[in-house]
Amino acid sequence: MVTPVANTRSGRPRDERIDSAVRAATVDLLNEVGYAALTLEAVAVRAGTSKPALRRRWRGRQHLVVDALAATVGTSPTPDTGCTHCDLIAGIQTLTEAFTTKIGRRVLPALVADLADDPELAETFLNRYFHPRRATTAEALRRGIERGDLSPDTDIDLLLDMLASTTYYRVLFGHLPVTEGLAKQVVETILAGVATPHWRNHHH
Amino acid sequence: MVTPVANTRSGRPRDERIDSAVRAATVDLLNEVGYAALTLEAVAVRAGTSKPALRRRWRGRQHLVVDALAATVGTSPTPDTGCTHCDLIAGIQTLTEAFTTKIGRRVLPALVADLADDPELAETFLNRYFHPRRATTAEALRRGIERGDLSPDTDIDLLLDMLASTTYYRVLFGHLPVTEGLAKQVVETILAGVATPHWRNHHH
Amino acid sequence: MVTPVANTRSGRPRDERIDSAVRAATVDLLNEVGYAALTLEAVAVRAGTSKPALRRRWRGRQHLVVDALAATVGTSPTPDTGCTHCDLIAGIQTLTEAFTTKIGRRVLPALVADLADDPELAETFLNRYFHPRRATTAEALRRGIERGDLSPDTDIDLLLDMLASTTYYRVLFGHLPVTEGLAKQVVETILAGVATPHWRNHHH
Amino acid sequence: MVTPVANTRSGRPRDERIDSAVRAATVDLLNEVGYAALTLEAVAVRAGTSKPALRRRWRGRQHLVVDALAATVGTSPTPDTGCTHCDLIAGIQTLTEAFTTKIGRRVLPALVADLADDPELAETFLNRYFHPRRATTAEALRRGIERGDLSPDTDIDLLLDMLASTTYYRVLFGHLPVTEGLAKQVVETILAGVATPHWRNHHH
DNA sequence: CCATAACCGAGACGGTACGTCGCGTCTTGAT
DNA sequence: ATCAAGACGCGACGTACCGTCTCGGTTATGG
Repeated sequence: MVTPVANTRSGRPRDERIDSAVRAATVDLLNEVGYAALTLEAVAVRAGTSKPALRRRWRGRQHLVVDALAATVGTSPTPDTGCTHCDLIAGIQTLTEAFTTKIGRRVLPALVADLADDPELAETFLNRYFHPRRATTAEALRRGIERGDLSPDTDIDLLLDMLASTTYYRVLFGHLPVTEGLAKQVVETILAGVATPHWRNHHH
Repeated sequence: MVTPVANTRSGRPRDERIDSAVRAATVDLLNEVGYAALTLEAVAVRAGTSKPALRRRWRGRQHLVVDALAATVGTSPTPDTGCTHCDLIAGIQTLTEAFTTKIGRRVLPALVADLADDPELAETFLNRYFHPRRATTAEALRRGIERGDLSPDTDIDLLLDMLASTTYYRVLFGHLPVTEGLAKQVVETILAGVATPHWRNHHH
Repeated sequence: MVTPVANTRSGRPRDERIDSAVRAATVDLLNEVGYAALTLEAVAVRAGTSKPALRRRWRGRQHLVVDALAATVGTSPTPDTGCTHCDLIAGIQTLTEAFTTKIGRRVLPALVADLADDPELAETFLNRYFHPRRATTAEALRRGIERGDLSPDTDIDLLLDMLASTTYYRVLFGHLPVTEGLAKQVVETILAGVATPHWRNHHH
Repeated sequence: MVTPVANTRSGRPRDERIDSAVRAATVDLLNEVGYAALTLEAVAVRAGTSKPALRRRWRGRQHLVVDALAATVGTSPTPDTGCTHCDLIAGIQTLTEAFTTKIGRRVLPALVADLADDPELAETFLNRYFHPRRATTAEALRRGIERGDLSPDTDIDLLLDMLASTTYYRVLFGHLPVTEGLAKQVVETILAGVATPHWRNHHH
């Protein structure tokens, strides 16, 4: 759980309708005003409750947002079709789609930036979002190796990073758009490489 | 210039010693307390001036930080040694080094996250930081193409993103460290690709 | 109470040590810098608290000063010795003495001037300062009437004003000093009048 | 003159239309927003000029107000009809009338309060407003003495203060209205006194 | 008669203080 | 005994205003 205070046992039980109302209010407000302008006060008012009720459940704005998004947005696993590059493209494609929503484009970067200041939040975030998605793509890579499509000494972690990072990079800096074909381009470049036979002969 | 108001003509000229004192104070405080805890008030006090003096020069915290960093940190261009992959590795290496400082690791992610909320800030940032560095690496790629090391139909923009993004990705999520050899790994993966000859024959 | 918001019922109770610390700081600063230069910010710093804490308790500088002075300075009642003019002189004398302090001479005039801009403040001031003092002098006048010293159709309100106003007038305009004998002169003039028997015969 | 800088001799002469425009703007704004909310900036804008133009002519807000009022409001002298108490009543009456205007009721008290902080301003004010009016009433008192209406050992200064101060007192504290008959009441009280023959025999 | 020098009007600046927003905490009453 | 909620203490923000400095333009005087 994310609740800072352990719900020990006795006494008045927590009103769970508040939990869901707050999560809904948080997502609503994120869509309306963004992350930087999200105030706990506004969330409490929108959810029809009070600030301390929020604070008892979440340590702060970041934790609330992580929890609210996790309960709302889902993760799409990388498929297993027998075609290595198709699976990878499909897996990265879902990342691209996640960045078409306002929350993806504007909230996620800010949230991620906050991870650096709070290791506990970072751990929560990684376990809830990052690693699940990453694990399914890692499976696809391992299948590719077994299938003989990918080199057996492939550094899977490195590849996972290279596959996903470009999309994120473009969203963050905004210097180039995240096009529909980007996933395909990235996957094929990583698989095929860009060097000419001339270079390959000279250096490998 | 970053000054929000153009210094048209008449009136009292701006005291430029304040500009430099504030920039220095900003960098100092970024190193001490980080970006999230950076206060305009504290910067003003540290610089021996006042809040309105800052506000006249910079639109907000973000703009001040961009300007202060630009005036302090420099950009290391990608070298030109005649060896394509050596140059690329060296170019990416400087990015890795930039993330070894506290400012690189903790300030830059937060700053970049703020770009999404302010297009004007994003433009300033890109023109001051991003594009200059990127341009020198783009040159290295073009030389590689001319030299016959890289495929002539290489998508340069895509490659530039793929080269730099992995480092940034690891810094942001912190799931894996940014090692010294990362630049080399990334460059060689992109050049050589990870697919086996078996895959290449089947699909290309 | 002077507190703008009624302390209805629930919620965190107010820290009363802040109240007294602020009042003490206010009186100190009034003695040091006067009324015009009295800053809420400086009061907060001196009292070791913050501006919003002050603002929750008092609507503004004026209200704070009224409250701080009322809690510090006391009112000396007009005595009852059986001698009408002696009592009146003694009563007015305390007013003279109040104007020997720096707060009396420099703070009160400015404070009183502010009453015109804020009816609520004026009411508070009158109830706390003005009327209590005035009531005791009114008693002395009524005793003088009963005793047969003063004309039974005396306009008490008018006399109260005439007794006190001269001292105030001299303090305000500073054209003449407030001497020790002033109270006696005023009282005796009002009692005896300045007209000659010649005038009295002609007009009354 | 009120001009802080002596208009020595050569150079560009001062634009006197600005003087009168500023004075008019000052009076206008005093009527609109009062004294406390009067800002030099607003005056400058209203007068179609700039702040330094004002500052060159007047040392501050107070001096500007004193000058603007002096150039606008006039002083009505105490008449000389041969009737002592009639003249005195008429003289005080003009004071009453002065306090029926908004400027009289709201601006004058605040302005007078500022006199305590600036001796030079106080002198200017006394010479322009206070003493001229006072002198004409003093003449009336001297005529009353010569005429045999007033006691020859009358303290003229004391009487002048007692005559005028009550009106001012009521305006300042607002505890009682300044009625039309107030002047008459004050004058007759001072002339006749309020003591009974019983008291007079016992103590004088 | 013109050049010079002084002064004027105006804009922008540096800084103090204000009033406000939001966070995180504490205390009371109700469940 | 624990929860929900209101109020509080405080850090920081963004703004208004003051008093000052500098600039370009205008005007009287001296050569």
